[in-house]
Amino acid sequence: MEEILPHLDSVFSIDCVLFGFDGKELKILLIERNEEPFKDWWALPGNIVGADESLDQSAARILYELTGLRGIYMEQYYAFGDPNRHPQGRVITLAYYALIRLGGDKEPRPISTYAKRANWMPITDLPKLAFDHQKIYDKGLEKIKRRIKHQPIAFELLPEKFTLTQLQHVYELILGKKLDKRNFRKKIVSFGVLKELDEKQKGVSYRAATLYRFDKRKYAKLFGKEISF
Amino acid sequence: MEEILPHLDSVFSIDCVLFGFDGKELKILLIERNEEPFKDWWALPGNIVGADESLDQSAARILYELTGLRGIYMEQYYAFGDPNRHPQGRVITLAYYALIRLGGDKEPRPISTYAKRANWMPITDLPKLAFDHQKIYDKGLEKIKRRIKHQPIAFELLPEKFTLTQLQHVYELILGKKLDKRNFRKKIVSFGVLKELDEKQKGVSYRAATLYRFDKRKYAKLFGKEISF
DNA sequence: ATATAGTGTGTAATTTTTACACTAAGTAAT
DNA sequence: ATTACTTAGTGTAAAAATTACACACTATAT
Repeated sequence: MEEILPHLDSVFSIDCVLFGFDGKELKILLIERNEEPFKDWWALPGNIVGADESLDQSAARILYELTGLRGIYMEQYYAFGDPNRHPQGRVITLAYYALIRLGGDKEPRPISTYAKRANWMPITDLPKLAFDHQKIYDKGLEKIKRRIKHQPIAFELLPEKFTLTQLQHVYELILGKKLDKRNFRKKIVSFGVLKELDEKQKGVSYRAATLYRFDKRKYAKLFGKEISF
Repeated sequence: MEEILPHLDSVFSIDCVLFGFDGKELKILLIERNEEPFKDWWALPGNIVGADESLDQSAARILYELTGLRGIYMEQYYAFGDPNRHPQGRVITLAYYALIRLGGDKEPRPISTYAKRANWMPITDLPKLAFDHQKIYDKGLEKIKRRIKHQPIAFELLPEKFTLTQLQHVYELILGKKLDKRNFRKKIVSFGVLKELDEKQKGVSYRAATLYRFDKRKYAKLFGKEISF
C-alpha cells in the first residue's frame, strides 16, 4: 500500500559488500572517502539509486564502476534506515553483497570524486568503517555464512577450474573454521554437481591436484534438493 | 557511501505481510484500497516511512494502526524497487512480515482513508493483489518457511499455552506438508525448549492434551545451537 | 637420491532420520 | 453403565548421515 508523496525527504542509497577471493584470503573492497562526513575514513562503496534503474541494476552499476566487472553474483540482503545512521539526515540504504574471483584484471579502477582510492582489504584486518558500515558488513558476512551452507555460491569466488583443496579453503574462510578433508570431499562430491576434469593444477612445486568444474546443468536438474553443508 | 541529494524523486514505503493463525488456518491481513491506482483491489497494508522513525518502528506502527497490537514479532525481509512496480512513479518498498496469534481481540480496527476495510484472508484462498504484492507475499512465505526450520518462530503464532498437536499444525501449514506425529514430538521435545505444564487443554469433547509453554530462558541458554527442523 | 609439501583415499562408531500402528483417556449419546 | 467416538500419547528397528581418524602416493626442487 503506497501513496505518492512527492515531497518526501528521505534519501535512498545502495551500499555493497564486495567479497573477493584471491586464492589466499577473503577480502572486501573499501573506498577511502574524499568528502565530509567521514572524510578520510574507509567505507563500503555505494551510491544513490538512479531513477530508472532497478535495485539490482543499481548495485551492478556500482560494482561495474569500481571494478569494471559485469555479470557478478550479487544479492540484496538488508535495508538499514536508522534515522541517525547518517549525521546529515535520513538516509535509507539497501545492502548488497557480491562474490568475486580476484587475481587477474579485477583491480579496482580509478573512481569518482567522493573517493580517493579503493582497496581490497583482508577481512581479518579491517579498518574502522564510516557510518554504520561495520554493522552492514557484519550482517553481510553472516548472510553468506548461512547461504554457503545451502547454495552453491562458493564457486563464484573461484576460477572456473579449481581444486578441491581450494574449494575447501573457501568454505573454511567463510565459515571461520577448519573442516575435515576427507569428510569434506566425500560430501561435496556426493552432491554430484562437480565435474572432474582430465586436467591437473599447474605451476606448483608438489604433486598437482586434479581440477574440477562446477556443473551448473547438473545443479539445475537437482535443484529441488538444496545443497546442505 | 552516501551523499545527500535532497531532490531525489524516489518514494520509500513499507509493506507488511501480517501472518495470523487462529488455531485452524494461516491467514494474512489484506486491505481493500479506496484510492487509485488499484482502487477496490486487495493489497498488503503499508505506508510511508516517517521522517523520525526507524524502519522497524515504522513497520510496528503500521501493524499497530491496523490491529491495535504492539510487541509483535516482525522481521524485515526484502526491498522491492522495480522502476515500474508502481504505475505512478518510482516507489521503493521494504517488506516486513509479522506473526500474530489470532482469536480474541486481534480484529483489524477501522482504518485510514486509503482503505475501505481490512480482512484476514486464508492463504489458501487469496484474491488477486494490487501492484506486485503477490510477489511480495510469495517471498514472505518463502522466508518464514526457511526461518521456521531454524528459529523458534512458530510460537509467535500460538497462544502462550499450546498443545503439541497445535504446534505441529503450525509447522505443517507453513511448510505446506504433513509431518509424522511421533517424529515431530520426539524432535521438538529433544530441543529442550518446551516446558510441559500441569494443565490440560479445556473445552474439547475428547481426551484433553497436555499444555506446553515455550521456555525462552532455556532457548536463550542453548542459543549457540540453532534449532534445526 | 633425497627432502619436501600437498594429494588422495576407507572404515568403523555414532548419531540422526525415517517409517510405522496400537492402546489410553476423555466426552457424548443412548 | 455401556457404547461409540475422537484425539492423545507412546517405541522400535532399519536406513542414512555424520564424525573421527592416518598413511601411502606423487610431483618437484635440490
